[in-house]
Amino acid sequence: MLDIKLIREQKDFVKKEIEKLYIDAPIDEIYELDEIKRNKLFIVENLRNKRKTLSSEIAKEKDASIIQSKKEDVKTINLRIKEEEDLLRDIEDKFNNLMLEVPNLPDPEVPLGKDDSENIPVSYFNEKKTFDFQLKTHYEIGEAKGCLDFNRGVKISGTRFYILKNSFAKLQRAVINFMLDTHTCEHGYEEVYSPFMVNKECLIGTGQLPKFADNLYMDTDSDMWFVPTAEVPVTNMYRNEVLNACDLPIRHAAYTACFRKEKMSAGKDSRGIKRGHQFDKVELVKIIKPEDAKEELFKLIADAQDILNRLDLPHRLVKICTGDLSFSAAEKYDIEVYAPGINEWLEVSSCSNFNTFQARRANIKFKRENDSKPEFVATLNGSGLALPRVMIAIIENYQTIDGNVRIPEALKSYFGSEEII
RNA sequence: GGAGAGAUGGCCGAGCUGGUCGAAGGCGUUCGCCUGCUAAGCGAAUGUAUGUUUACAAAGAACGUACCGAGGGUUCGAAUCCCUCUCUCUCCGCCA
Repeated sequence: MLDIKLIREQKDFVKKEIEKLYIDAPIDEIYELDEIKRNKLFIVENLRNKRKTLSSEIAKEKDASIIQSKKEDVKTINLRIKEEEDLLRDIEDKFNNLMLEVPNLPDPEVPLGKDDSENIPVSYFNEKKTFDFQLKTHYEIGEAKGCLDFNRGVKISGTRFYILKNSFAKLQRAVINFMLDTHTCEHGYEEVYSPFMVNKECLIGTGQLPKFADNLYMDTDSDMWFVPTAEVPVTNMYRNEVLNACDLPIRHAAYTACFRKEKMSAGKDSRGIKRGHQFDKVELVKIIKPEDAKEELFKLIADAQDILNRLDLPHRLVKICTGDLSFSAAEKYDIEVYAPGINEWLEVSSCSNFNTFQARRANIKFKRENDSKPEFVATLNGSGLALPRVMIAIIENYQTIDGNVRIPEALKSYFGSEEII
């Protein structure tokens, strides 16, 4: 959520920034409602003040007839208060709902661009491997080895579900542990295992709701929503809290399954395990002082990249342009790993700086000193990393001429004795 | 799932026979005094959000409003009474 004061005082600036995102946001409407709301609030507050004054006069008054007439006065005032309060509430509801639909403003360093075609690959890491044989895709290898079962996945759950079996299931488990250990033991993150289901407030807090409800699985009867990313439960751990400056930065690494409806055209991206309705992910989340956002973002990106370096996988860092920024992000970098079998760069991590946008929504604050005023924190997050695509990259980059997969050096202590699957 | 108890400020804890209660008292914290240093002692300050005015570079200041788990209701007036919901604790049942 943006600071209403920013809209109030620099409306044109805000509008100009939002134009860069190629998104419509009702800034003018909010600006007007804000003024109407303040006027109405002023009226209501004055009426309440009158009531309060009269009521305390009644308490002190001895004369029964004066008491009676003052009671009548308050009754009359109460009718007006009720009326005005109802109006105020409508205005406030509308105002709040509109505020929740305004995206974050882009950081000045974010390149201008209208969509993902204008994202900028900024650097490449680890050479693409060369192969002297016909490459297979991960799903060809997986099905041939009995490690991937798409048909039964669809049978039990529907399209875009699959089953990992045998060595692939074990490989995924090894990769999860490898990632968590690396982030906790080497990069200084604290591990968190959170619920996979959260209430609506959390999704509003991190910005998935109200705009993106159609990508979420939920049981609205009990207000339980499947998490689309661990960002949601982990950031919201601190919802409605005031943290001490000495507790910051908070750095968490969390493994969860993630659930997304991904309502896109059938067929697109549907081969293989690249885009399912359920996938595993290790997520990195930071709660920090606003002025540390830049520095911490680059450390977070480096921490995520370190996983790919240790696995010796070719990857690149892509700077996301304004038009492709996600709703809550002020700036964002994607990490894409190269998968030679399907010949694609796959997004395995999206590292974002939200500044105080999520903190405003989730009401997460901190105090610099014991007696200083609470301020909003900044939040960051990025995958570290998304499992299916790392799996694809490992399987396709480490494939051998005879259709097997070598185990990367870094995973050997996690995978057990076999060197080849 | 059944029965009961409870939810008050950073924490503990009064108030709950409705009226200066934003809330006693204690602890903690901050500042000052005291002291060879520390402790103790003494004095003072100490919630959040928001509006109006003032100031406007900023901090601030004055006044107001809301907030005693959440949402309704009764009343001239609610932390206090009534209803609904949520959560916590204890006991019983069930269960990985």
